[in-house]
Amino acid sequence: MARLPVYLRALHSLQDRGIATVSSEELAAAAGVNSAKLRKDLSHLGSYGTRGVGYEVEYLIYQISRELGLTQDWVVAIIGVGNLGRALAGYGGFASRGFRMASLLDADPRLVGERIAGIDVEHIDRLETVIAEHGVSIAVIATPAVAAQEVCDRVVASGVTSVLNFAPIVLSVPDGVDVRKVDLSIELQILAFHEQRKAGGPMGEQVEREYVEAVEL
Amino acid sequence: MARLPVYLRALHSLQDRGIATVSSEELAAAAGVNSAKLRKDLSHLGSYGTRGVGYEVEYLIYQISRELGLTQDWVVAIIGVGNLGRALAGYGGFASRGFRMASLLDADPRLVGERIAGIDVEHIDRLETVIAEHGVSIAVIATPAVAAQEVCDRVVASGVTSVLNFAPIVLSVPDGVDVRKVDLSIELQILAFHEQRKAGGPMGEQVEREYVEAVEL
DNA sequence: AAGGCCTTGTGAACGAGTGCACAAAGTCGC
DNA sequence: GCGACTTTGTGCACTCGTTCACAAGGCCTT
Repeated sequence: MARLPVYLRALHSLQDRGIATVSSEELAAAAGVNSAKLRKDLSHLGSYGTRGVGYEVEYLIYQISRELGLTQDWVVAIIGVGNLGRALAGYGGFASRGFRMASLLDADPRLVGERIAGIDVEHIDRLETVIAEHGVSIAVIATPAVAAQEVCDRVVASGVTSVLNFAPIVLSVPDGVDVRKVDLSIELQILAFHEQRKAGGPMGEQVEREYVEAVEL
Repeated sequence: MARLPVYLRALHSLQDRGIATVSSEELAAAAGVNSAKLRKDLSHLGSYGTRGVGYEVEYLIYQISRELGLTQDWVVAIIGVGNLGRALAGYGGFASRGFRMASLLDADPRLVGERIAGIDVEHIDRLETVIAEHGVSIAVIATPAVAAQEVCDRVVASGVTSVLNFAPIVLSVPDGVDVRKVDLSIELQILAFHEQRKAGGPMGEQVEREYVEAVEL
């Protein structure tokens, strides 16, 4: 359920505002989804709502957190300390809820020893050691594209089964390993695509007509 | 079609390796999708393949680029020059193909005037002016969550209809405005969810059994 | 020039996910 | 304590995207 984290964030926001109880209608609006969908999602976790009243915010936060595995700590290593790696290391959202940034690694010897967000950068040669020592369970790859597959292979060989990839390539991994990809320029390209359609298609009307039938994103 | 950018990247990679022609099977493997799906996607752009041979890489790159609107330049402004904003400004993938980074804006007066990736940071007060002067068509919001909605409103009021949001909130926008969201911690939470399921669910077997029936992400 | 071979393009079945609409169920006021 | 109201949980129909399987069609060898 990719939507649970979104619900969780909306719930935290409600909690910060001192709201103790919420209806599916309200929560759905805050999360930007249909209320029936939200109820169906939540019902899969069990019956945590009260008919005629709604959901208790705090209890629901706990249940979703448990479902997502946020009640335990996940140990994260970031490989690649370029601009993006630094941004990720400093991103407060990670440390705040269940994700512990354990290690930063890079291939550039000039970066090794530098202290970023309270962590000393180590050399990529120590990858396997670091993963074993800290018990890393999630690896974040923020290296250039050419290095990503090799880093991924080594990480997987060390027993990590969850990878978050920022490098602009499709990583190949064995079964049982989950890879999620975040590609910044792809997001921009999708926006450009929609922007262009709003403006009336790529060129003449002849081509445009075909677009009307094209599947909406 | 959210997959077109992925195909495009795979095609560029093939082109760099000097490959002139490619079958749907090969390209699908490189992009990590089913070959029938790929063919159906491409057929929506028109019949650009040759039966018995495959697709001509260069021609297909042109057609997809045109479809995505990458044959024209898109003017991008980044609002919020924190760690993430800097990383985005320095990210080569933007400038390389059709996206021109026109402006960096921030609310912190200490950052104003600083030069990042060849661009002088301007104060957020000049937001409307900058958008009009440069003809910005895509706004990237990399501000803290509390500021994001206000920035978004101002950007939209200035006529921008495409927004890429990195702030961890759901932006509300009028119809006709496209928002795409990238949320780094949500990606980690989804990985954690899968990692937990591999490990055997959040607690006892009783709960675990329900998970088996839960919808796969 | 003709047949075999290979790959595209697509019809059709399938499955997942979505949204509607309503019954079940609990609360609150009287 | 009882009835009306509110909101959850869910059966059902539907839409959309995916996948299979194959016919249509172009190239290359003989």
